[in-house]
Amino acid sequence: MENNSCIRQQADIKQINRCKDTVSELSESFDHLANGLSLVGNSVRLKILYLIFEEKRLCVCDLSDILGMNISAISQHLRKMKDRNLLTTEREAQTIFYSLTTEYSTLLNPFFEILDKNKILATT
Amino acid sequence: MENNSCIRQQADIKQINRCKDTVSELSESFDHLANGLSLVGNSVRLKILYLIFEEKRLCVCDLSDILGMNISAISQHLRKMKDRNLLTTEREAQTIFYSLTTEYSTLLNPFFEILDKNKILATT
DNA sequence: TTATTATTTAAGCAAATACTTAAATAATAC
DNA sequence: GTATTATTTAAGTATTTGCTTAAATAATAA
Repeated sequence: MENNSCIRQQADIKQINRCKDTVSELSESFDHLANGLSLVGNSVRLKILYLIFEEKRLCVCDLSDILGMNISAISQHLRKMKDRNLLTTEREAQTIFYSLTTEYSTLLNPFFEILDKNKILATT
Repeated sequence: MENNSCIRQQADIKQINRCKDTVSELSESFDHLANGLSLVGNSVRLKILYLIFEEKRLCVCDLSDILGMNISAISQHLRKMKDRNLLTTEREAQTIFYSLTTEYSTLLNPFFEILDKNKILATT
């Protein structure tokens, strides 16, 4: 697994060890955060999140129509994001509406703002 | 490609069309942003970014040692992030140091802060 | 109860991603 | 010049991810 040459001659051993400690301390945090960000780092899911952010709530069917994609495909994306607590659902008869959880709404806001700015640029 | 049933009876056509417009207007923005976020949404790369953020600059060799991973694997991660302008390099003799670009340093700061907080919790 | 509408889930396949190995490039030391 | 150190790149493999199809669940309407 580990091989190759290196460990450079003038490596700062203190620094290396400090970094190793950080990595082992935060190991789970890194995994958890990366997993959350990987959900947002997909253009279909990013679109879904932004649309829900703008429209407050949407159902699978709406999103399927808007994005021109299979309902099943959208449903599977929504599931992943619900599992990771980016989205919540509320049922209204047969329709299930998805909306952003407040926590992720705040966290993702800087990115939505970037998109908002681009939107202004695109329309003018 | 598109099939299935749906388009719910009481769908808000205006809303659907407004959303379709947004998606087509921002299509490239979505792709670009999602691509950037997908880079951060990988635990190895997130670790690399956070370590470089903390230590200001690191070389492949250091990172390989810290993360217990193949130099080649790290190098390929660094390349991707350099290509997408998350990282810059400066050469010092045979060693190439990677550091964060200011733009992404700002953008990623909220996430680094989350990790910082967890670090305090982990050590106390 | 059966039919319809809205949605989810499971299985399979295809494309993308991450890591390994080995070879290539590049700067310094001898 | 050759040898060494630091790094990148290319090719192959294996795992993961996203989408398709088909079947399952769940609420409402007839």
